Amino acid sequence: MPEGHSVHRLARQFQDVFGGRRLDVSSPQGRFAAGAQVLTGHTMVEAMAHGKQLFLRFDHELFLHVHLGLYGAWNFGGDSTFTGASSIGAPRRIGEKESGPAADDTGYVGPPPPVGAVRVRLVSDHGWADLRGATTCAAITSAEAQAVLDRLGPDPLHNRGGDRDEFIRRLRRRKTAVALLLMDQSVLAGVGNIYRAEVLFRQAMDPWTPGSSIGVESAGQLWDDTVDAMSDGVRDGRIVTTPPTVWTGGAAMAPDADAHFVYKRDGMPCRACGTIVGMTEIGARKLYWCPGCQV
DNA sequence: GATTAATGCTAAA
DNA sequence: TTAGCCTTAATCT
Repeated sequence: MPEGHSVHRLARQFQDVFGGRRLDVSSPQGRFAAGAQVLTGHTMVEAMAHGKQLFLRFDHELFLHVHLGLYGAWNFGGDSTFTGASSIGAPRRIGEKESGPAADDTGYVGPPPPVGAVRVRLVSDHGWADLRGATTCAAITSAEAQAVLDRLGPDPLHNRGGDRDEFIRRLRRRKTAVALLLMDQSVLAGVGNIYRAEVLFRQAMDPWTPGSSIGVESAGQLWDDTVDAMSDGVRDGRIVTTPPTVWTGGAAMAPDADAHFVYKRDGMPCRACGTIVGMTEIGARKLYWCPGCQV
């Protein structure tokens, strides 16, 4: 469910509610029992994200490494101290999903009985977090965490010095179609199927353009627009790639139906040129694009 | 009530 | 190239 923006929001959420707190770690489902035992009782020092990877660093320098995959999600709950600590603007969404059972201000005595396959449960004095459906969930060393980071490209949501140039290098190094390169986490980390389609449209770029034939300037603009689009996603907790001018009825927030230019709009006329939006499978994922604008 | 598709990726075949 | 993870919402009978 999530692209990079959701994972960055999660990292902020974890930092806010669990930063500096001692956690009880368990695995109600059982598959993470060994990892839970290694982490439980320790203090979560820092939460961080790179692309779609989430790392929680504990005070003995072990990390909880989580990748949500296609349908993993975290649910949070707790007392008013806990939920009030979040700095993420409303509406709070976790893994693009409303955050579980609401906090019960008055009667909070602890987390509810786990529902379904809860791989990990984190519990502090004031709240809890449940993980289900994740692809990756492991307790790892800092060396192992570094190894995960080493195979990832630059993250547009960090956009550190040198990241832009590094992306340009990695993109132009290969002859693969740009539509595939944008989904390759070793080229850049955090973009998924929605941002891939939407940014290519916004840049009027043919999805089948080989990376090697993209100019330095175009590649740089592709990075800049990805930074913009994903930063909006972190702010909104939602992927909206269209400007207010295309939102029906002059709405203050984008109606879901108007949030994208091409994603899941196959068979409908392009918002810009009227050409019917196309869809095809590439790399086992659906690619949406406008044959009129993206040439 | 059953089936499918989904903002992803790994590992087995 | 395909199965698998094992959730959820939307779409189907």
